[in-house]
Amino acid sequence: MTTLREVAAAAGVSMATVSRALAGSTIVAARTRERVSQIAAELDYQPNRAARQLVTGRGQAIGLVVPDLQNAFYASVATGMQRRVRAAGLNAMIGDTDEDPARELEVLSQLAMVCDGAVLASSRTSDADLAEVAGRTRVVLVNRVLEGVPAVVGDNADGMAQAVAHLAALGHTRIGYAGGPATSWSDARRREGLATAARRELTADGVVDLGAFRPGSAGGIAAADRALANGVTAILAFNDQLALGILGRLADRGVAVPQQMSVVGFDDVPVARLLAPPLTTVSVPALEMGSAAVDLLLSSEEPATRVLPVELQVRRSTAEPARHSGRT
Amino acid sequence: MTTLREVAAAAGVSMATVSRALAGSTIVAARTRERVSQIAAELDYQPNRAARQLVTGRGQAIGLVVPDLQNAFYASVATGMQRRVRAAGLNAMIGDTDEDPARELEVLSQLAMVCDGAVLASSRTSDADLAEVAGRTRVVLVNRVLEGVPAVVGDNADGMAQAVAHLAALGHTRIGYAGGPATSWSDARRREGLATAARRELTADGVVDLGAFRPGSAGGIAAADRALANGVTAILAFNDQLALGILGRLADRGVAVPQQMSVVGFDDVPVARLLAPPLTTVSVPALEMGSAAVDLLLSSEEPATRVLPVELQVRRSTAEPARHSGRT
DNA sequence: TTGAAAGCGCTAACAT
DNA sequence: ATGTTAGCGCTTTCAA
Repeated sequence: MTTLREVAAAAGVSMATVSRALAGSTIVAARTRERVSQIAAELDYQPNRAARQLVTGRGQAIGLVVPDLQNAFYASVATGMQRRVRAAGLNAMIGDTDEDPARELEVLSQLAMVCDGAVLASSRTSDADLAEVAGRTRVVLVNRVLEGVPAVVGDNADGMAQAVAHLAALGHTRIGYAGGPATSWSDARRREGLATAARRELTADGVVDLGAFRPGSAGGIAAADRALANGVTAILAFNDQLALGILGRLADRGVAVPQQMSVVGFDDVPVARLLAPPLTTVSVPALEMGSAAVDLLLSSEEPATRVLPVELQVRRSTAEPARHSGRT
Repeated sequence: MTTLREVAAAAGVSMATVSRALAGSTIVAARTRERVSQIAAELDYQPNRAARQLVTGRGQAIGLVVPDLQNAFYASVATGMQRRVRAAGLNAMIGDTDEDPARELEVLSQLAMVCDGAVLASSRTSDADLAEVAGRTRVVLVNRVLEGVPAVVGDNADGMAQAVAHLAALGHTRIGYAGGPATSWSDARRREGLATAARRELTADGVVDLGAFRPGSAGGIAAADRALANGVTAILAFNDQLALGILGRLADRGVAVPQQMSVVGFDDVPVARLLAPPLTTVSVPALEMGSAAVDLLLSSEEPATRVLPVELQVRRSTAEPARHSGRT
C-alpha cells in the first residue's frame, strides 16, 4: 500500500501539499496539483480510510437496517440505497434484524460506529428509543415517521383508498384486511387509510379485521383460513409477502383466485406479476425510496418527510365476487 | 464519546492497562480488570474502530459482493453471511454489481478498503483478475472455484443429475436447457452435469441447448419462446429467477404447466413453492453457503473447497409429457 | 503558495 | 503486573 508520505517524497513536496492537492484544494498551485495527482496515480495511491476517519471524524460508509433482506421489498430498497451511496463514492453497510424489533437498536448501534449515518427501514422501535438514537446518529427513516427525523414513506392511505375503490367497483361488499405486525407503523397507517376509504365506499361491516400476521407463508396460511372462515369475498393483505402466503394457502385449499376470492397485495415486488394469477397490488417505488433516503441523509436540509406516490396495479388476482358463493 | 484516556484517568491506571483489561488479557490483575471494566461501562466507553483499525491493520467488517440482491438466492446468501458475521461481532458490508461483471472488481476494491476480507458470490471475473485480487485481499468464493482460493459451492453436477433423472423417469425424451450468462461458472458446471446425466439417461439428441439468458423475466420470455419453437417437453432452467420468467411467459402464451410443458428450476428460492404451479427445483442451501463462506474467511485453515449437497424438490411444475403434443 | 508540526484514539513493543 | 513510548496515515492549524 502506497502512503501519502511516499507520494510526497516522490513528488518532492510535503505531505500537507499532497493532501491538499488530492482533495482538490484551490490554494495549491494548479501545476503542483497536476503533478501530484499524476504521481499519486502512478503509484496507485489509495488513501487509508481509517486514518482519514480518525482525524476527520467523518466516516466512509452509510448503513441500512432492514427487517428482512429476503423480503423482496427490502431487497429493492437496499438496491436503490446502495446505488445512490456508491454513486456518492461511499460504501453501503447493510444489516438485517430478522424481523426482531429488539435487534434493531443493536444492529444500528453496531453500524453507527463505522457509518456517517444510517437508513432505518420499517423501524418497529418505540418513538422514545428512536428519538434517542436519532439524537446521537444521523438517521433517515423509511416507512416510518417521527417528528424531527427525516423520512421517506409511501402514500399508504392513498394506496389503501385505491385498493378499496377497485374492490368496491368490482362489487365487493365484504373485504377482509390481513394486517401486518402490530408494532408496524405502516400497518397502522394502512389501517387508517382503509377505515377512511371504507367509510366512503362500503357499509359499516364492509371491512373485516382478519388480525395481525407475520409476513411470509406461515402468516399467509393463518390469514387465508381466517378469511375463508369469515366469508369475505376479497382479501387485502398488508404486503405482498403476506399476499404470497395467502395465495399459496388458497391454492392448497382449492379456492380459485379470483373467481372465489380476490386478493390484493401491497408493495408490488417483482415476482408479483409472475404469480399465477398475477397479483393485483399497490406499487410502491422501493428503489426510489432507497435512493431518496440517501439523498436526505447526505443533504443538510431541514428534516423533511418525503411522501412518494403509490399506484394500484390491477392484475388478475381480483375480479367480481361470485354471485352466490354457497350454491352452484 | 468517551475515550480510552478518560477511562484510564478515571481508573487511575495507564491507557495501556485499560486497553489490556478491556481486551481480556490475562496478564492484567483480575481485580484491576474488573475495576476498569466497570468504570468503562459506567462511562459508556465505546472503542473507536477507526483508531483501532489504524494501528492494528485489521478492520472490523466483512464484505459481500453479489450480482443482484433482488435475486432471492443472493438475498439468502446475504442473510446467511450476515448472521454469521454479526455473531462474530463484526459488521457486514454488502455491495451488488447489478449483474455487471466489470463492476465486480470496482465494488470489491471499494469494500476491501474497510473490510478484513470479502465473500464474492458468483463472480464472473476472469481467472487471472480473480487470482490477482485474491492475492491482495482475503477472499472466499461462493459458486465459483479457483485453485488456491477457498470456496463454497453447491453440487451443481449432482443437482442436474437429479433433475434429469426425474424428467427421464417421467418419460421426457427431449429436454431444453435454458442457460445462464455465458461467463457464469455455475452455468458451465451445470452444463457439464447435464451432459453427463444426459448420456446416461437419454438419447443423443435428448438435450437441446436453448441458449444463454439473463435471469429475469426478459430472459424468461426468450427462453420459453425458444423452448416452444424447439418442441421440447421440458425446460431445465439455469436458476429459479429464470424459471420464474419462463413460467410467466408460458402462462401468457396459454401453455399449461405441467400438462404441456414441464419446468425445473435451480436454487429453490422461497417463492418457488408459492408459484402456481409450485416449481420443481433443485434446492441449494443458500443460507448455509453464506455462513460457510464466512467460516472459511474467518478460519485460518488451508484454502479448501466446500461442496454443499443439493436436493431436487419435486413440486407440481413437472409431470409426464403429453402423449401427442401436436394433435388432439 | 507551501511546509512543519501537532495530534485523532488506539495498540504493542519495550521497560520497569 | 503495570507504565512509557512510539507510532498507525492522515488532516489541519499555524507559521513561513
